[in-house]
Amino acid sequence: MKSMPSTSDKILDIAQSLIVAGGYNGFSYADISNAIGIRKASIHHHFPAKAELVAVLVDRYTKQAEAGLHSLREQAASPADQLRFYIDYWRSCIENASQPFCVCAMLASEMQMLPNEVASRVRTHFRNLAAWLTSVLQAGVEQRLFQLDKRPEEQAQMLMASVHGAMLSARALGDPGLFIAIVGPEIARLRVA
Amino acid sequence: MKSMPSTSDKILDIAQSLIVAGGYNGFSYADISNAIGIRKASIHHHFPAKAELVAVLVDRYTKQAEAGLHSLREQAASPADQLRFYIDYWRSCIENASQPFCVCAMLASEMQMLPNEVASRVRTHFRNLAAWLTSVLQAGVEQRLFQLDKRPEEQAQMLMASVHGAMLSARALGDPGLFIAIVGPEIARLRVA
DNA sequence: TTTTGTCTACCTACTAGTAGGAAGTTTCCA
DNA sequence: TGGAAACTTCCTACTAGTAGGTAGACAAAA
Repeated sequence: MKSMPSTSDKILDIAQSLIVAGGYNGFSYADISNAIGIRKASIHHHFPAKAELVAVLVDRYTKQAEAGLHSLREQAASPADQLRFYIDYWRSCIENASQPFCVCAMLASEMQMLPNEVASRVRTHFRNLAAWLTSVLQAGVEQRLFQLDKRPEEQAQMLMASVHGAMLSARALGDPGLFIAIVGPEIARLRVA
Repeated sequence: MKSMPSTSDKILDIAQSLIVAGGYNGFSYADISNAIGIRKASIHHHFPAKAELVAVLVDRYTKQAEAGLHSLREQAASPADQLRFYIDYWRSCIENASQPFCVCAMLASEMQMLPNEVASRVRTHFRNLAAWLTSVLQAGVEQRLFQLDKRPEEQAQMLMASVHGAMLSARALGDPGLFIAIVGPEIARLRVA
């Protein structure tokens, strides 16, 4: 019953993994062409320009993330579990190397030279993630599960930075376990003693 | 009395600011050529290959950072001040946009497709920085200025991640003030109440 | 006189992107 | 229901421009 992914989805999938590896300037239509066995011109049929391809890709990523985070809020029992599942998602992505970095974090580092249509979408993802973390922390405070030093918005920014910084350190030092070694204590500290 | 910087220093300076803006694949010899008014071939005279240029650049950066951090340890009164000066250095770099990102953090994000000679040097910088932070935290604990939840090495990794993640968020959201808003509370928390 | 730094001129490989056409599929209507 | 028009997807073949890099000439300095 599982339907074959469409060509444009395959293009986006490959492009995404190439961006995660090397950023916006780190991949070309030729790379995608080789990876999925289709001509460059055919990729241009689906996505006329590179900036457009990446803009669509980031839109898709943002929507998937929004959906995932939203369903986490519905399913996970407590705010503490929601946070745990969130970081556990990244822990496994990094440890099995399936997606060892966030696409938007990657693109954010190149912000200064990204086409506008891409840059604005990356900002949107950052705002969405910060908002989600804020709401989880807020709920945790209300349920007396968390005790925060700062306002939930600030604490959410601190947590988001920790997650992205931990991804970077894990990558820089080639040590996947470093991610959870950094983020784990950071969320543990939020809990009421 | 100030001596004019040599051509190769000018090349490295421009290359560094270009890498900070767009990473390893985000600049070319032609960009440097335009920026300092010298032909591409002349740049190849100083740095035969791009990988070599960037390797030298990272070596220089690492040495400058080592020297700066070392003199901070000598000059600053207490470990708390050392930490404060360190993050204040980055705060001003980001706020006046002179160097809104760490070269090695930038390159670390592209780790997977960096030439080996560059990747190994980026790892070295990360190890050096982690070691410096560890020693500062350690000294702070011994002087009863800091009270850490975790071992100094782990706390240092957490702090380094926070710094890099804060740079990324500041850049992604186009808000230079976000850097200190994230890192400030993080170091404040280390102090003994 | 050798070394250093710069130049012009060039190379090959690759970049994003285009033109035009060959199949197959869908739509629409007499 | 048949068939023409329209659309989709892919192709080959191409463009202009840029990538990193090289060869060799020239001038000034050591």
